[in-house]
Amino acid sequence: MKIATFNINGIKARLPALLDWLDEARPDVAVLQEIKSVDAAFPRDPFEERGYNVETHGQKSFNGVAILSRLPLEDVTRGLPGDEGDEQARWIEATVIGERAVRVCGLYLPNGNPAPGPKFDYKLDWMSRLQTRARALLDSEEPAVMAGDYNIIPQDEDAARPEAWARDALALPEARSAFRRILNLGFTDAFRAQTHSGGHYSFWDYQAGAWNRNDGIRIDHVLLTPQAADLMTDCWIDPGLRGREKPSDHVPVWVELEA
DNA sequence: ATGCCCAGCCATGCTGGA
Repeated sequence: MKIATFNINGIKARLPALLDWLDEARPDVAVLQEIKSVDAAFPRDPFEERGYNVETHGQKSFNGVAILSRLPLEDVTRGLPGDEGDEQARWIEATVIGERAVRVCGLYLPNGNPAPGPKFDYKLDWMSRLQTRARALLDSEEPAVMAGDYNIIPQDEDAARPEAWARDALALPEARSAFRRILNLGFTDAFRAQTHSGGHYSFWDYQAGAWNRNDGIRIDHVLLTPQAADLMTDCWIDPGLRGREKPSDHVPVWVELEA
């Protein structure tokens, strides 16, 4: 089972590039972030024509997540538990039925800038709720994957210019430690388990020629429960998409499971 | 110190992103 997470930065703007990528790369499961569309306006047809089941959790203009899967999906849920008043569409889950059943969670973690401030408080609150859900996934003792745009630069080696991010919500100590608290429950950062060196990025700003200067950051992550980590055979980033026509500012991060 | 670029919107300048 090949799973990719991809922040597409708008389904309307990215549809041709996304379809080209799906046709070439053929993920079994793709979790998408920042669809920036309500569910009713999501263009399901081109995905269904390609054999993908489509589950979305969108909102107008901002945020929004989706799961595309060529394998059957069961028990789809939307929204991160823990705050009934949270209107922001940032979390979706489904069980993917492959050779093994894998619980796949797609997430778009709040950016949190400017920090300090209410947006950073919301980010930390959201991460606290994520930790609660992560603990429940561990308690299930089943293979589970939490994949998406975490908006966290875990360590300085995950940024080309760490000093430029030192006071940013993506790298502040409070944000990093909230991310580590989730890892410390017993999750594996799939990419870091596969590749120990720094200098691997999943996002390059549109501004100031960041891509051409390889001025990137690694903020899209795949976290695995121990049962999922046991099944992992590979994990990689596909940076090439960033150099194409009309790209997203993020690129896909992949994990392959024996499932 | 600030904007750069990009997407979306009952828009033609603003918010949000990271």
